[in-house]
Amino acid sequence: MCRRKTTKMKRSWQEATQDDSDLGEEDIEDWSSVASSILVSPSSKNTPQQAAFSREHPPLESDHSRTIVHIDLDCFYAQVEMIRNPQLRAQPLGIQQKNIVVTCNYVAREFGVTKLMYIADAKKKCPNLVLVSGEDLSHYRDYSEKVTDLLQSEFSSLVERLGFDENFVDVTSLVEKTVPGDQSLVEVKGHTFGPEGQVACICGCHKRMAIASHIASRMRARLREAIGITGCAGIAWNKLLAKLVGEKNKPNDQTTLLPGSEQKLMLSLGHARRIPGIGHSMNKKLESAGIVTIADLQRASYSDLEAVVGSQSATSMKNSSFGIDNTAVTRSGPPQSMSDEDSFKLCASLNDAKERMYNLLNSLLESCRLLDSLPEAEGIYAMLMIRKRWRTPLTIRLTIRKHSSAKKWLRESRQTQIPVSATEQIKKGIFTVHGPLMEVLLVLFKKMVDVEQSFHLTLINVCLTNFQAKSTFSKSLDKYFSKAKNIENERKSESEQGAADICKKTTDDSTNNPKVLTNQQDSNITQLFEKQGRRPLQTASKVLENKQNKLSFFTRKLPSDVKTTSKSDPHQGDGELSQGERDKTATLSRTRYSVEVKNDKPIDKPEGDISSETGPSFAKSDEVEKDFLVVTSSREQTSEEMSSSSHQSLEIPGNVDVTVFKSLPLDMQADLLREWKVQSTRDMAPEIKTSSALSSQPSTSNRRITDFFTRSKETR
DNA sequence: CAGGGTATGT
DNA sequence: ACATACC
Ligand SMILES: Nc1ccn([C@H]2C[C@H](O)[C@@H](COP(=O)(O)OP(=O)(O)OP(=O)(O)O)O2)c(=O)n1
Ligand SMILES: [Mn+2]
Ligand SMILES: [Mn+2]
Repeated sequence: MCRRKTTKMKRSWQEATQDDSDLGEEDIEDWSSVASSILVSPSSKNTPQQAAFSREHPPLESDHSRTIVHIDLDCFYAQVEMIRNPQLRAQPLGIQQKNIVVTCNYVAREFGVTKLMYIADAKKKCPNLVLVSGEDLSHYRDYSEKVTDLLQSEFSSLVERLGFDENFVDVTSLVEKTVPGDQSLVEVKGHTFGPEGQVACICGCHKRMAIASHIASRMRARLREAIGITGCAGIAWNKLLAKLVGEKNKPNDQTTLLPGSEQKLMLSLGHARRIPGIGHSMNKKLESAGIVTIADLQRASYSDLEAVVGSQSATSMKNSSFGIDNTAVTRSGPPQSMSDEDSFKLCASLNDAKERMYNLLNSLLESCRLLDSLPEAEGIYAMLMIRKRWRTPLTIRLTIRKHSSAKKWLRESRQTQIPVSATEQIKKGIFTVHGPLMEVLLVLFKKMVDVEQSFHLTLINVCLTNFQAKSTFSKSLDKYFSKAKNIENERKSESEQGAADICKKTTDDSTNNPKVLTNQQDSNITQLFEKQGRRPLQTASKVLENKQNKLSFFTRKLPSDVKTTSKSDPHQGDGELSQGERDKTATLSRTRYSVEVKNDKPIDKPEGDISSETGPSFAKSDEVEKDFLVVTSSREQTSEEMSSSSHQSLEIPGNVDVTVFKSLPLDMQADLLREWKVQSTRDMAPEIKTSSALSSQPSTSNRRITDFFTRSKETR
């Protein structure tokens, strides 16, 4: 089995970089003609159609019915650092993680610095390279989510994230709404890939691609003006081609694939390894079958391929090699796990390991990703604190890497349920559960490491996962929400619910739809936040970070409206905004929690399409505000509220902003109060221990906040 | 020399 | 629990 003595982890990205570097151009001309003749010749044994529809009658043409835009941000980590410190823009900048330049700006690339290069090599290439530490990903994560949220709220709800800097956007319906009924030509905006005088495909795809190119242009303009970030777009009729074609013009540019040029695009890549989905392991298998290039893949017989990689992989790879990809853009939804890790030369004592685990755990619990403890998050609105309790992890995993005498750098992991006591605390917004979690981490640790013997660790990772997606709290608010009909549940059913179950699930009953929840109201409300609102807490916390006092949120109808949230208006003003204006635009335009309120007037207002028009939406926001949840909150008092539940009137939990609360409709206030009263009698914890890190060390708690105000930029 | 995340499949 | 994939 181990004919690969290459240890899998870091070896694989080294090889990946090497793979990247030895990309040679194939003898494209030969094969493009061959391939296109194959395409129209269903008799050939190796056509993609045979693979795709296994031996059935293939369609002779590709499926151009969808329209996909792929966005890839420019030198992402470096760009974020340049936004945070514009001085860096003029200098060659590398982002450092330990001994690696993980990415660098385009100034540095002029010097020959590349992604995933060793520091020493990079400094050789560019002695004046400025290095900024990128080991803390918080800022990158924040910007990443801003980008996804903008795309989702202003262009299409169907957005799929890939890593931190890429998004697939299915704009099919947006394009459809835009296609002019007449026969007017639409010029492609930006670059095209493929010859202009292409054979016309009768399905109208060319026009759709052209319209999408204008949408992509608007996307990039909005990203720049609202967030200040640049990136590349690829426009095509599937994800594979959109991603690949976007790389043809970098940075800060866009490329549209013309129908009929997919063969040329695929063959231009050369190595099969360049196809997304063919990683190191698959590539080795292909090589063992003599398949190296994409042309090899195209001409390989399906049965040979299947023998080596199995039928599923064989089919998808065959298809990919011809640029065929039927996979849907699937909404990413909120994260399913969150982890923190650190690597080091040596960790050989239990105390050292304990301390490192504590720090990782502390980061997870305190950092922005569990925004309950974020003072700025409190002001959002009272209902949001319901949402936050809905996402509490039920599982904790510890991963380590041992430096064993053999050259194996393999990771081992153990996971266990989070103690229900801790889960209960977290649900209440109390995150000082370091003690119990440290205990389980220690148990997990000892399952992997014999602490009586000497050991040598080089990495520790702590991961919280298996988020509970159910409310245990929202009963009294149910009536304020109407049913969220028709929100398709795209996520798989939860196989394990964990011990903290309140609602039993009846998964196997009525529906084929893998609903997680049985309680209908819980389900409805959960869906509102889980499926529709993306990371509303993050977003909202930004609003307040930026010292926006007022926070309004819209009500809107749910199902139909959400599908496509933007009008298409190919001509919108461009123009640079200051950073302050950006913040305003970015944050306000994203106040769009898709909540339908039953008992009120705001929903009755003709609301039109909020998300697409930023200007008008401000006006609407203001209109709505006195009718509904608009909050003016003072941002000073906050910091200790979640640890010391004092300071507020006792009926209100410490993590609820009083001002926000008071802005709620009176009946809603009353319901909440009743519910809290019930809760507090039963679970007012005797010790709400104030963690020193939380209350007396503002610098370590909520590092996002402190970073924001005191942008100390230490490169360590 | 040897990041720091995520998601999904087996 | 580990492998493989993506960034
Ligand atoms: N093995 C990897 C690959 C990527 N990244 C991070 C750093 C990058 O900044 C970010 C995005 O990856 P890209 O491959 O898109 O690279 P960049 O965005 O940095 O550069 P480019 O302008 O070429 O897209 O993900 C990482 O940490 N480790
Ligand atoms: Mn990328
Ligand atoms: Mn990128």
